Amino acid sequence: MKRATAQHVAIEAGVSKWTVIRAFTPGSSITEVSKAKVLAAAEKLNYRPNLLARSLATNLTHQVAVLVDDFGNPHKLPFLETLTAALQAKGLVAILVNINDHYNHIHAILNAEQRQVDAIILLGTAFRDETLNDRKLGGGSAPMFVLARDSQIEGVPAVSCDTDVAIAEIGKHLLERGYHRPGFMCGPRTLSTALGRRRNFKEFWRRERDTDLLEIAADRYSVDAGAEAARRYLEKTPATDRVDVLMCENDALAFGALDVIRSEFKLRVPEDIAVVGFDNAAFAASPSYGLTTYEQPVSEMVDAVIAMLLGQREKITVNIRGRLVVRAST
Amino acid sequence: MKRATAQHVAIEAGVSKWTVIRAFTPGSSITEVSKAKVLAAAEKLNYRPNLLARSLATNLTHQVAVLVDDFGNPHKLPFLETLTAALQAKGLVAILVNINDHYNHIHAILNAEQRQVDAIILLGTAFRDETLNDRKLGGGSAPMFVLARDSQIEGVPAVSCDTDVAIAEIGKHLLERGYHRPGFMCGPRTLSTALGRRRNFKEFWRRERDTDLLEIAADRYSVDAGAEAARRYLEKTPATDRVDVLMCENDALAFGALDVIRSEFKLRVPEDIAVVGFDNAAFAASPSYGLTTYEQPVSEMVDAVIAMLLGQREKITVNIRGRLVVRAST
DNA sequence: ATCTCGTTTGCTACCGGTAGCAAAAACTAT
DNA sequence: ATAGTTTTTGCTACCGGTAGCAAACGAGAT
Repeated sequence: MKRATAQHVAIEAGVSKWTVIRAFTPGSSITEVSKAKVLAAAEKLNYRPNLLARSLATNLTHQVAVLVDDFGNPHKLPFLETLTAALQAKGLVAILVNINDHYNHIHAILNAEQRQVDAIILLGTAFRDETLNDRKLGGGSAPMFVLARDSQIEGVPAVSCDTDVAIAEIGKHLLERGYHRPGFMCGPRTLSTALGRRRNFKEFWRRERDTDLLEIAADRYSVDAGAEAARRYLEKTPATDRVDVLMCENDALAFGALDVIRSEFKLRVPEDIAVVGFDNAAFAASPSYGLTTYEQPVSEMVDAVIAMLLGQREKITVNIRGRLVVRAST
Repeated sequence: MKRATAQHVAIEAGVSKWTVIRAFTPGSSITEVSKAKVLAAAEKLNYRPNLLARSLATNLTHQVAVLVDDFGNPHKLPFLETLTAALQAKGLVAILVNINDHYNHIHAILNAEQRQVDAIILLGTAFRDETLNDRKLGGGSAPMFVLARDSQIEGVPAVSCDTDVAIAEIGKHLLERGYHRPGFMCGPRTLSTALGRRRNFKEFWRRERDTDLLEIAADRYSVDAGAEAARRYLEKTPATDRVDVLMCENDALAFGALDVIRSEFKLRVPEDIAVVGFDNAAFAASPSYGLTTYEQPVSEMVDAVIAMLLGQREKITVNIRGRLVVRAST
């Protein structure tokens, strides 16, 4: 059975199709009588306005593309949950785009724009800033936002956790606990993502203790990559030379590191090596991990991007303060 | 700068807009010369066809709504990853819909249909079958599919892991290990979702050992709910009366149960209580959990739904065989 | 040079809505 | 009852493509 259109309902109700449309357009001028007639006819024919046609005419799809390249990070799931819920509350809907080897950022952005999305959100994706300056993207029409990651890109505001404050809090906590040989596990070195947290942490130790920061790079931002990097480090470094606290750029890396430290090398956490993460992913609270970490203010961050893309807030980069969560790993 | 349309390119290239369209329609009749002219003009104006307009005319959006109500289950993430990647490989895109207290299935389905999606996939959502028989959904136009869950719904094929085989394999393994006081932790009792695995497991013990199955119901399918349910059970049951193996309907529940069993009640796994999950979520492999579980054939399942929705495969319920993964928890 | 035949191009009508103007209807005031 | 005002309804044009027919074109045969 073919779907009913406004025209069909119009005939059924004995009015013009524009009157039908008005019955479905809040705040438009229509008598109660006509509206009731139309609604009855619509109900009977199971009519619902075609949002595609509406979008074509209004130039608004109420669709937002959400680009994710980092499904290995379990914290993406609560982020997606919060984001989709908040979008839906505003009548928007998320197109989830998986950035991977077969489908890169350029591809994704161009396709999203062809679909006329109202905005594009880069959800913590590990692209290089240069990527977005690609000529092919010239005249891109959909406003872009970077969520949960820094961005130096001209005209692309970022909403993320305030790294300065976060690192200061974490550092203070670690000093109080008496750690003095710090290490930092970051993601792929080539990415500017890493910069903020790593640079801050490095400067913190230089300033406070005139200490150098040992840096360990993981291949990706995932549990496996974190395990792999930790393994490489522990294998090649004799016990006496090791760091006494390892800060990981995110919880995913920290989980992997913890697994290897405890299970493969039989080291005690935090006595032999303390570990700190970043995100406060669900499993960080599990007694199996008990990870000290820094909670990203997910809801506030999501609300901020959405306010921006709705034009209810100035489109500029903001950093929102998170919260240190101390657990057994330090 | 307003986005260029076929008309603009036509003027630039000195042809009609239909010739422009043909240059972008593979297999249509156009000379190399015209095509080159059009492509050059298009390049210059940064033209890309408007997929919205195309969808309106062709009645195909290449969009699939994916409904998820279960973000508390970490295994949803790899599922989403696989699903989005597979859809994108076929030129489709996923609209991720978050089903929650403010946005129920009916809502989601109606909205998806208004957006003219090509299909709706219910990704392991815990709806009641009756929901989908709601009159409001009468004449629904988008084909629906249930993924990673059973479905008894008329006309809605399900693609899931073969429960019969899975439970038989798990049961056999548990018998070999000598367990004889089985328990089963399921999700909300009111949902038929639970039925398959629970019923099978129950029948298995009845048949093989003439043993009754102890059943524990969790409120939701999440780590927290699993922890909560395990806590309630262990608190009220003296050590001597407890089950010696607890099968959980999915890994999320099992993680919660493991945390409580080990950390709160200081019991040994598997010596005091063995635990089995279902899904083979990423953390099941972590040495912190070491969970024996049953791996769902995610890729095969995803491929099967996609083949169905593309019409390349008969639209009937299929069960695909998974794989038992034995780890330290049994 | 003329006639085919097949290819290429342009055209009308349409997908299902929206915007905003103009005509019609209903209401108010005199 | 009539004129003036406001509300409601219908209309044309349009959003940017697609479908499929008809005209124009070009090459080969006569």
